[in-house]
Amino acid sequence: MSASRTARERVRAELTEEITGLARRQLATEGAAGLSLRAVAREMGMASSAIYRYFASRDDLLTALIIDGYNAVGEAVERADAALPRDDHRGRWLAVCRAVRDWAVTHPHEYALLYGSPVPGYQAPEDTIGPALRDTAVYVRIVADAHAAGTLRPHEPGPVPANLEADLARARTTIGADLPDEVIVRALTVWAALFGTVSFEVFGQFDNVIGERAAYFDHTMGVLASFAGFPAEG
Amino acid sequence: MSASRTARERVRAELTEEITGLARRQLATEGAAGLSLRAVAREMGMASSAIYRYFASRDDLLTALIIDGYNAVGEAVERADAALPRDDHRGRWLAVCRAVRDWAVTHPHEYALLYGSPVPGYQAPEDTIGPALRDTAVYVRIVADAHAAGTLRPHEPGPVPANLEADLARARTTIGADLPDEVIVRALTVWAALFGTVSFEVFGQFDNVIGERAAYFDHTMGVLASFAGFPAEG
DNA sequence: AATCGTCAAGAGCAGTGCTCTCGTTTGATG
DNA sequence: CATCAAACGAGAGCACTGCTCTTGACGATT
Repeated sequence: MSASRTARERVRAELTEEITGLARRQLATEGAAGLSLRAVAREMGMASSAIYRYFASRDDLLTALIIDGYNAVGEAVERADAALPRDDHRGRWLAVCRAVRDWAVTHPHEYALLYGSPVPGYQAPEDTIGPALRDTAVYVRIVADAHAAGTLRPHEPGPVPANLEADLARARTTIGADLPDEVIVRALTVWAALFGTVSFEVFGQFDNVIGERAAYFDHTMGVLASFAGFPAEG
Repeated sequence: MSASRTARERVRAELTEEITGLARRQLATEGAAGLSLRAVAREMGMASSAIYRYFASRDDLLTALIIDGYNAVGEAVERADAALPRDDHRGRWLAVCRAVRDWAVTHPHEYALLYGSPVPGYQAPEDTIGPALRDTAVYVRIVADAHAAGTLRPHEPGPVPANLEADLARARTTIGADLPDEVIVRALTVWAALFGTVSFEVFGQFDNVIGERAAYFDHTMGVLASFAGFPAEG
């Protein structure tokens, strides 16, 4: 019975995948605003109304693409992290940064969908917050490993404002590592700097400013890694 | 004749301004994708086709809004910078950062239009690059002032990759200040970090992560200012 | 006063997301 | 095996979009 039931559900899964595939192709070429349900249906030889059997709305289709995107960047980050010895914390961090940039440069529209302006009128459902944290888990693991190994260069313990303590305490519990305030703050700062740099490149702010994009990125990430506390010359 | 001619051009200028005003209001509430020429025309009591006498296309209207936005953030930054004594470099820098964030938080959709995902199919014309550099000039001036005054804490002169020299040389000529490589690189890094932090807040990446947004921002900018070389305790 | 350029309005085209209905197919149940 | 409900695809249609083209009126210039 599961076989026969699977027969229907299998073609459904296949069609669903074909829709997201075509949608992703269209997203890559036209951008999020150019994603048209009718165009996808046309390419599939279906009536436009039939698409709604698989995705209740255009936003639902966008959500699927967003989840796929988060998983793609998360997987790229995980792979880059796993390729290096566990105690090479600085190397892992730099590799992870490069993985984010590489993915963003090769998938600019998908990157924009994830980290650019939120699509107006679109409210990210809860299904996305899981995959959205996949890459984050890698970052915190690297910092936590370095801190546990004692290789993280200490920062001047500049006092953190008292009203940030609640946020930092919650962060400590969610990441499950007892990192000092300054380490968390610096990690957050470098995290934002990483995506700020990538966004500037992908969104065109570096046009006519920086030509050697890869070299600049690597160099900046090195400077930021030292700032985060990863000692140079790993 | 110039009076009568002006009569015509004056009402034209007034109508143009009314269009951009309504468009900006619509942009603020609905976002860039929700900006509808027909809706603007409806609110003005005009036929939709009449709008095209004033803006050749929707993209043209968007361009006008983008230029206005760059000028708005540029003006906010200039005002924040001018409010402090010229030799308080760190204070000026922090004030400028706060001005950017304040403007972004109060005008999230306009910020998204400027610094978020580029509108698909929209190619920014050359008219925008002038206003787009208005805030940048302020950042550069602050760093240059601090460097000239000798108050910029020196960084370890970590060697900059050779293939970045061309970019740095061009940057030196465009800003018209002979700053060392490391200073330029750190300034660029902090620049990207500033907008990365603001984008993370405006675009929702800090949701469920940071509650005390203003306190976190100020603290991070302080850390980054020290990183850039502005000595603490100004 | 006649003219000629500027302007607003209307109709219309091609496209969009989405809904509803109407047959058909499919798969589990009596 | 026959039946019946759920799932499905197609089509028409609604309200909306950006944009074009034509028509007619108004106003400044010769």
